[in-house]
Amino acid sequence: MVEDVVRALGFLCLGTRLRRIGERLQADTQRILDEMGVPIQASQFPLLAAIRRLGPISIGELAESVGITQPGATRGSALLVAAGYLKTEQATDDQRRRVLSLTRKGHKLMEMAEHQVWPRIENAVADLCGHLSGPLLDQLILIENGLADKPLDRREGRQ
Amino acid sequence: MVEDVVRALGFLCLGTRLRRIGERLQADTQRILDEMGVPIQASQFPLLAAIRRLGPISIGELAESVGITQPGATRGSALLVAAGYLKTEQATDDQRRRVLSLTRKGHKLMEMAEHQVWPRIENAVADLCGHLSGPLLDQLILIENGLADKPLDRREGRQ
DNA sequence: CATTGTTATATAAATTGTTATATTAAATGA
DNA sequence: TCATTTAATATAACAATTTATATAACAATG
Repeated sequence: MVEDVVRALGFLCLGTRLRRIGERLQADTQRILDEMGVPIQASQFPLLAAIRRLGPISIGELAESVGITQPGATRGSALLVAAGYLKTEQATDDQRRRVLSLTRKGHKLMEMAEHQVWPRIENAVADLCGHLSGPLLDQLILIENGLADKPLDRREGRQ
Repeated sequence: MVEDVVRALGFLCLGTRLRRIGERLQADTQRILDEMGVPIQASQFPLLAAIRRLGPISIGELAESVGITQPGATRGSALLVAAGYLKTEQATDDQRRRVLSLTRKGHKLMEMAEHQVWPRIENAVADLCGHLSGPLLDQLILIENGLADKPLDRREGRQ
């Protein structure tokens, strides 16, 4: 067993470490989605959630609301349009803007997700780190240990 | 200004959010490296740091110590070999293993980094989040706000 | 109203990782 | 000792992002 250098270096590798934990959480979330038969990539859920939450918005606003670049939003939304969850229409007032909105199929998916999938994910994450407090690095150790011990998709929390 | 949906969704988007913050920290760190004339990608620093810390190690051990997959370590170390910071030799006892170690040039870089670059990064990160405690989501808000207010490469901390 | 600059989106290329699989060396066991 | 399994690394294909740049529509100004 080799030392975990990223952990050992503390603040010096905080960026790498946060990314690593985030990727791990997303991978676990993906397994929950797969298991529940949700035909979507975990990385695309924030896009759908943003449009559901904010209503029809442009590519640029979508990028801003989920914190990615505009090309990323263009590509991600194109995939969701191709999959039938989003539709796109030219804005009437400004011919440059393209406005994204949920299709009926997209609405159905989001409604199902909100009732059945999101609570499960939220509970699992809360079970992992909802009770933590104290310095950041200490919490990260507990989160990493917790995930190694029992991944997100095997956590239930209180429903 | 559009709502930050990833932040608003809390635990539900924790994976996405940690990744996003980690990437932001790495990007800021990259600017520090560029500014200080360190000819290295921020993402490759953990590899060099691991070899400096653990001594000559194999590809597989390197992957484990920095938390990436073996193909990722193969690729990353190949780049550092090409850049002249690492060298590789076949293990004498096991012809399958390849052992990585720092070249003289790599040692020099690491020594400079440890004295001049790492303290600056550590201080900047400590300035950003060293004093935080409390629930994770609260700390993340303060970190995001802190970075938006003053990026890592403009933070000095106490030297 | 023609020009110049700005904004919204698209496209291309590069980066950094992943999974799946191939290759070769070592270990094991009848 | 040979056949099989396991281990270490390499390679290929893919995914999700980024930066840089192009294109097209709009806005503003002389």
